This record gives sequence, structure tokens and C-alpha cells, in this order.
Amino acid sequence: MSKQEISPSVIRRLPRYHRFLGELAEQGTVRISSKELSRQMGMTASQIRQDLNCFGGFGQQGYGYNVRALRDEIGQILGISAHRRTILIGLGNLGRAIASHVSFPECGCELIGLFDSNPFVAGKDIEGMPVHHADTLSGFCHQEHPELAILCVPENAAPVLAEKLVALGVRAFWNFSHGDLHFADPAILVENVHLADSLLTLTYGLAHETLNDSAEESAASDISASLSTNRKD
Amino acid sequence: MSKQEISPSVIRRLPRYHRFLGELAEQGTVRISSKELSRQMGMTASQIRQDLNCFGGFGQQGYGYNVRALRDEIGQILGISAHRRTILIGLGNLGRAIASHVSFPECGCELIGLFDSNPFVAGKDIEGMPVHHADTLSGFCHQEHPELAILCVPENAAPVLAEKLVALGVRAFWNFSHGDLHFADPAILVENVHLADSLLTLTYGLAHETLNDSAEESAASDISASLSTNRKD
DNA sequence: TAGATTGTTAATCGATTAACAATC
DNA sequence: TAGATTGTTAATCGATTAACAATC
Repeated sequence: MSKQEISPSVIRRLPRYHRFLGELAEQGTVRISSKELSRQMGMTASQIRQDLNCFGGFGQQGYGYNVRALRDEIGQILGISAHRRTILIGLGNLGRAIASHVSFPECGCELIGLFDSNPFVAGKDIEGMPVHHADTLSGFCHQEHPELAILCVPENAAPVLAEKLVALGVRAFWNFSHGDLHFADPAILVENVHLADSLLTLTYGLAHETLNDSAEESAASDISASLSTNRKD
Repeated sequence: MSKQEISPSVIRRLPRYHRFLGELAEQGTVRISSKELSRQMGMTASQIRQDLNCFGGFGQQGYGYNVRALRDEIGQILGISAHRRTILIGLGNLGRAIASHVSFPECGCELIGLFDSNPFVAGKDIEGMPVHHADTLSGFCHQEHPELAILCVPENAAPVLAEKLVALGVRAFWNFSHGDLHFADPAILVENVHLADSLLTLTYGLAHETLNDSAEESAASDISASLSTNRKD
């Protein structure tokens, strides 16, 4: 695993490579060139080769990349064969959806505990796992040492809770609570997820598309035309 | 509303500005300088001023920005006072969470219909709205003309469904189904959301933090030190 | 060998940061 | 007026794309 700082832009593209290669593998595709992969993913072949070469030469000149091998390499770089001990706090609508919808093993995570402060929720089972009361969190952490916490709690509860968890040894947060989490210590990793922000980009797009319909439309097709022309790789 | 193409990077930052300004307004903060806002948001004052000036001069020299006015301006730019007619298809765990967790009015959207192909789900009420059977989708669209569709359906169902919806007049997709959606027509807006991709960046971070603990730690503090020093604005 | 396609360097492009004159 | 802070231009930095020699 080569060690020169990898840029965040590259890191954020890795899961997508992994996903596409997985689908190709399932379809039985054995080899693929950067050119063909770039076509399918809607990016340039240069970028793919550049990205992959941050980590080493996974391809073979004149041949391309072995789909399965490349996927495994990227999986290893991402760390998906780890078993990061993970807890989820807050089992409202969103928390329950995360617990059931996200495939933790495929993300190198193992969900080892669910917590909620609502006594009507604590005690119940969700996805075959018992929901513990939030009061038992400290004791649990001392015993089980989770390193990743998923926060699906109300905005005002999140910062205090997060500080507490850091003191208990948690090193990474997947934060769905409204409001950004941030730590002075850069060793604490935070991924703030704001679904509304994502939706708002569509709202923006719709608002600014309707404003200058015809102009936009012709401009847009120009862009796509030049895109396909430019990719002379 | 000035018209020179705004870069996606800027657009993606707008919801976050809006969010922070909203919180400041709630706290009763009347004015704020780009310097102070940048400190709170963890970015440079230059970037904030640069971003805002894509849309016009909202500040006042020597004073700063009026929090409430700026928030309203950004809200208007985003189009949050619109009522984009929105449908949601697929009311599994994630679909239900989206329906209940996301504040559609605050995103300029109006949820006008829920659909599911499962006869055990269709007919029920979710968040006080009836879930229609997916078979009734075409009829509904002809009558109600939704322009935005939220897809929480299985991966294999999404592409065909999306094409059908485009034919029925839908112009924007918030896609939660595994697998990316993409249209040849650039006028169709798509926001692909992959929660697992987000989690995987944490998995990556944890894997690569542990590898060179001490080196990382000192490097990291160097970075944060130089960051705070560099902001001589 | 000839053709294909990589790995990698160089060129371009865009986004971020710094600086400062304008001005409230 | 003096101080503060913007709007905006110029400089820097980083990321993407193009090009091509290496090589399978």
C-alpha cells in the first residue's frame, strides 16, 4: 500500500469504481479497458488511469484491467474486509432505515449495538437486534470498544453525545443529525450527511432550468456534444 | 438573478450556507462578517465572498452581511419557495424514512403522491398520505404532473421506471436505488445518492489512519496549524 | 511483429486563496 | 475621519485532461 497522501477527490471516487466493477464482474466481464470503463461511468479514461495509479499499476499494457482483480484491489484499499465495530444511536425513521438498508459487511463494518433514549423504543428488536437504552452506552463502550458511531439523533443532542463517544474511544462518526459535527482533533473522522442538501441541488436545477429554457437546452446539448468529441483517448 | 453559468462546486455549497445562516438567525445574530462566518463554517472568508458574488453583492463594506437578508437571498437562489410537485416511489424502510424525515416544504418541494408495487403496502397510509399502487402511476402523472420523482426502488426496477417517468413529464430524479441513473438528455436532472459510498470514506479513513498512526497524527496537526495561520484575511 | 492499452509526464483548466482598492 | 469589511482582480494551487513512450 503505497504512501503518498491520496487526495479526497480520488478517495471519494473509489467506492464508485468498486460498485461498477462489481456489477461488471457479476455480468461476467473478465477484462475492461480504461476507455470502455470511462464510457460506462461517464468520465475520462485519463482520470481512471490517473486515479488507479495513485495506488499502483493494476493494469496490463495492451490488455486493460482484470475486472475481478481490480475490484478486489480497490476493495482492499477501501478496507471493506475490515470489521469496524459500529454502533447506531437513534432509531427513529431514519435510524431504522439505515440499520436495515445499508449493507454493513460490504462496507467493512459490523453493527454491534443499537441505542435509543426513548423507553418505548429501547427494549424492542430491530433487524433482529435488541435496542439498548442510551443510558447503557458508556458501559457498552467500555466492554465492546466500538470505533465507529452512526448518529441519527436530533441536532441538539449530537454534539454532546459525540464528545462523550470520543472520550469512550470512538474514532469515526457517520452523522445524520441536522447540523455539522466537527472536532478539533483531526484524527477523529466525520462524515456529515445532509440529505436535504442533496435534494436542494435538484431544487436549484429546476429553478434555473425553467428560467431560460431554450438557451439552456441548446447549451446543454452543446456540452454533451463536446464531451463526446473531447474524449479522444 | 444574474446569468453566467454557476459552477457545481458553488451550487453544492449553497445549501450549507443557507443552513448555517438559518441557525445564526435563530440565535438572533443580526450581522456577520465573511471572516466570522468562515471561522464557524471551517472555510476561508475569500471563498465565501467569492461564492456570494457569483449572485450579486449582498454585503456592505465595513459592516458585513445581514444574516436574515443573506439567508433569504440564498433561499431564493436555491428556489426553496417553489412547490415542486414531487412523488416518491418505493416505501420500504428507506422510502418511509425519506417521506417522514425530509422536510419537503423547506426544500421547495411538495410531496403529492406515494407509490409502491407491493399490494401489502399500497392502500396503507404513511405520514398521513395514502400509498397508491404503482399501477396507477401513469394515470396519476397525467392528472397531477409531478416534475420530481424520488426513487427508493430496487436497482433493477429503477432504469425502466425512470424512463417511463420521463415520458410522463418528470424532469428531475432523486435516486436512492443502488446503481446510478443517467440520461442522454442533459435537461433531465439526476441526483444519485449512495449512502454506502459515504460510509466507505470512513472505512477508508480508519484503515489508513491505523497504518501510520504517529506519522498521520503529527502531519494532521501540522495541517490544522497551517490552516489557521494561512487565514490571514 | 503490429495493435492495443497502460503508466506517466506535461499541458490545461478550474477552483481556491491572497491581496487590495473601493466604500460604508 | 479611522476602522472594518466588502467586492474583485491577480496569484496560487490542485485536479483534470491530453499526449506519448513503454510494453504487453
